[in-house]
Amino acid sequence: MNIAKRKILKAASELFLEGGIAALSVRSIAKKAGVSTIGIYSHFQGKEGILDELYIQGFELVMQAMDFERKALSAKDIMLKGVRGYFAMAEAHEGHYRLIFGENDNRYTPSEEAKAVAEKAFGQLLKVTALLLPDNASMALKQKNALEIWAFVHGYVSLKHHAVASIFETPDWYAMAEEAVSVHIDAILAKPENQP
Amino acid sequence: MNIAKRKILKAASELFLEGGIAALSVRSIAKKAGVSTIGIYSHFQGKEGILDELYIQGFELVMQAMDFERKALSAKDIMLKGVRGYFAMAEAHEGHYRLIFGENDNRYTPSEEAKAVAEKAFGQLLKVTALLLPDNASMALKQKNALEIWAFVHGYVSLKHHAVASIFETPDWYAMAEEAVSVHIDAILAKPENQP
DNA sequence: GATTGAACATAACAGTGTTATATTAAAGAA
DNA sequence: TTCTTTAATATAACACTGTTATGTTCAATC
Repeated sequence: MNIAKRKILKAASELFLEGGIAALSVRSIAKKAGVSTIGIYSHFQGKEGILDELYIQGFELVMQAMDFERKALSAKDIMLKGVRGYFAMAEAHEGHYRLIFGENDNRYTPSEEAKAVAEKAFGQLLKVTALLLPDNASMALKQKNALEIWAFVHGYVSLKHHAVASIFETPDWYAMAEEAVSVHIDAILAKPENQP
Repeated sequence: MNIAKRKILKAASELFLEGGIAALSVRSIAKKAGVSTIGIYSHFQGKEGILDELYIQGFELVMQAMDFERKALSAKDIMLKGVRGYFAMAEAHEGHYRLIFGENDNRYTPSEEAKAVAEKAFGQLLKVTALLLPDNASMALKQKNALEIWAFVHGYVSLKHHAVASIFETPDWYAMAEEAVSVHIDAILAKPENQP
């Protein structure tokens, strides 16, 4: 990666961290990087390319948050630790979270490369979910259960960003969310179809 | 409401239904309504006012979807019917759904009036959730459980809009979602804290 | 009828992502 | 090393965005 490309990406990442996607105009990125706007087109094929890089960063942050030492933990505890990591990431990197879940601009469509990273992240969740299921569980069953967990945790993050979140006086949104997910994991473990 | 205001709102609604928020520029709305752009500022205080009207429409659609005859249904069945209505609405009115959950433009912030309608919709969900709980359940317990259901169902809708949704070969996303929610409702009903 | 405020048309403003044009720099071939 | 081709670059222009400014017309009130 050449110097200008690196400078552009660094400038974009910094602006994004400070001000989210609203701070990311091609002129402000170019200015901060000390180059002209054309660099964004030659190196990144336009603003979409910048957004793709940030999207990929976002899912990499998701994967990192769920990457930890698993020894001596039960399957449920591994999942819950992953869920906690996911919530921590969502809170610490709100701009990235909003970008990867399309809470910014529905005109942005991730590239195939960016989508592949999203799928990889889901693959990680799938592996953790498989720990909850019998060894001979089908791929469809694993996917179904992984999606279930993801829908639940993402739902909590998304609603926290919502206008109605202010109705809740809850001291700790994510503790509440974790407890609900924990109950659901128990329900998954108790399902007849999920027995060895 | 005067004629121009009505024409503008009608034009905006039609454009929105066809092309989502991307179709809603003040010039295209004004042109379709047969007025100049200034009407959007005098009648709606700008584009935000149009978005507020559509946001309010969106939550009204949510409330309608969950409004049905409840006689002869158990508390769980009432909730599941509401969940089905919610999914049907989310599918039939994707533009509205994306708008009310911020999947469009994070520069749009709902007005106090629009937020009040969102809160009203949550109040409806709260009433249905209360049916699952003992009569003496506290407001906090009701809110917690209502949020749980909402997080789950919204999570499924949101992930259906996501790039990773294409991984799933599932014939019926929402049937799968409903089943997961049903399991969770059972888990809620089984909780010691939720017993009469 | 005169005054005031609202509604309205149009132009201009400041911003957006992108493309066009010309120039310079870098890489590859002879 | 020199020449040719390609890539990178600066700048201006384009078409679009939401909004404000300016002036005119309309409607309501006195």
